[in-house]
Amino acid sequence: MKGMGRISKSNRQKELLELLTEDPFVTDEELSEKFNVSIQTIRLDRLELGIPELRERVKLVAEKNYQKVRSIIGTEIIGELIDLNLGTSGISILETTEGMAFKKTNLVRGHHIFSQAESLAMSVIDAEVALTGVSNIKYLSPVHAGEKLVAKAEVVRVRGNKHFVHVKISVNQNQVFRGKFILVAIKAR
Amino acid sequence: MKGMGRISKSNRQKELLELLTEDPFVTDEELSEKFNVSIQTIRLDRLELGIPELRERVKLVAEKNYQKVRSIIGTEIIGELIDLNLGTSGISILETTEGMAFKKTNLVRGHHIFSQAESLAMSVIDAEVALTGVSNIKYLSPVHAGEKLVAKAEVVRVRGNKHFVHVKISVNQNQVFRGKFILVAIKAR
DNA sequence: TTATAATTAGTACCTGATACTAATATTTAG
DNA sequence: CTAAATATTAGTATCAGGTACTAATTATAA
Repeated sequence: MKGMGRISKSNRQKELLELLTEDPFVTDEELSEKFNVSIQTIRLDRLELGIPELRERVKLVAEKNYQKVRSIIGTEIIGELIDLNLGTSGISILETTEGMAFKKTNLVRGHHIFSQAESLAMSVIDAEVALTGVSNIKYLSPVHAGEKLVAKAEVVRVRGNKHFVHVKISVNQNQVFRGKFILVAIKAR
Repeated sequence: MKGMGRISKSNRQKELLELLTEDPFVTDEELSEKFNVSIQTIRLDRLELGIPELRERVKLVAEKNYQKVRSIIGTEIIGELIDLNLGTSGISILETTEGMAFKKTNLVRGHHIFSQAESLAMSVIDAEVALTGVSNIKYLSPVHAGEKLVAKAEVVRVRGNKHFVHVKISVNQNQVFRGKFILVAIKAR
């Protein structure tokens, strides 16, 4: 026995999987040092576990999140805008994913629903930039990851630079959210 | 002239920079084909522009977004929890960044503020998973990117599985947000 | 003790590079 | 037009972090 302090193959592979799931940026060499085995062993482990090489892992992380981040904070609207009548109404669709939900219950976290509503409300009003002034919202029933949220917004009143917008979100015709937004236009178009 | 349809060096470099900013996943070889120049020319361009190699670029994207996504949707709380009295009160801090704001006005988008408030509210109540039932919120004044949001939450009433939590967020002692949350505990701890 | 499983060693090869030298085009100035 | 300067290309050696494969060695269990 060359390297001391070894653990069994199965345990090593289990830990390996965990470790790489948590931090995919580790080379085989670093892993071999961590587990006190040769690089070849690590490579056999990866082969058996179907874990791709470092570069592939990094690329996967990059590609996956490249999309995600762009759709969460990069774009100005959350959800896909499928209909828009500026100053009047609009409809957007948001496909919920597991990433938006609590791992334990699979229920979509409220702020994602809120974000869709808020960004749709801002899209429909005819101003370059708006800021949510006041909003009164109600989550009517929980949303499960995977469900498709259909948001409908309607401008109900405009007073000066204040825009009153109602947004209703539903899953299969069942309303899950409603909100009243008062948006203040900062700069008119 | 070997390859036809060339553009000037400066234009090529300008386009190169744009292209790689938009899509960092392009190899030198693909770039050389796109611009109709040799690989060496592309490498000289990157050198002059200080653009790292493909793998480095991919890694940067991966690392940056790894953090970001984890802090936006991966973690259960948005903002840093600095004080917590389970069932009673809590304080969290969120350092706002440019990424959270509208590019044009530098004003932080409402849902980030909401997210901090909501997640803090959920943290303070003594239940494993909670879902926002109803919330009445008010944005009192706009927040600029870079400002530090201090959120204070207080549980004001508990009735069965319903928890009433008030959250106030301020920047330098100036209140910018207040919200009343009614959280419904799904499973008790 | 011997068969079997696990580990290690070693070689050839791959991609997408860096770093460097040298040659060849192309452009510009005089 | 021609020389000097600039831009581009070619080619070589080297690197990291691997794959794919063969063979040998070491542990473990029957």
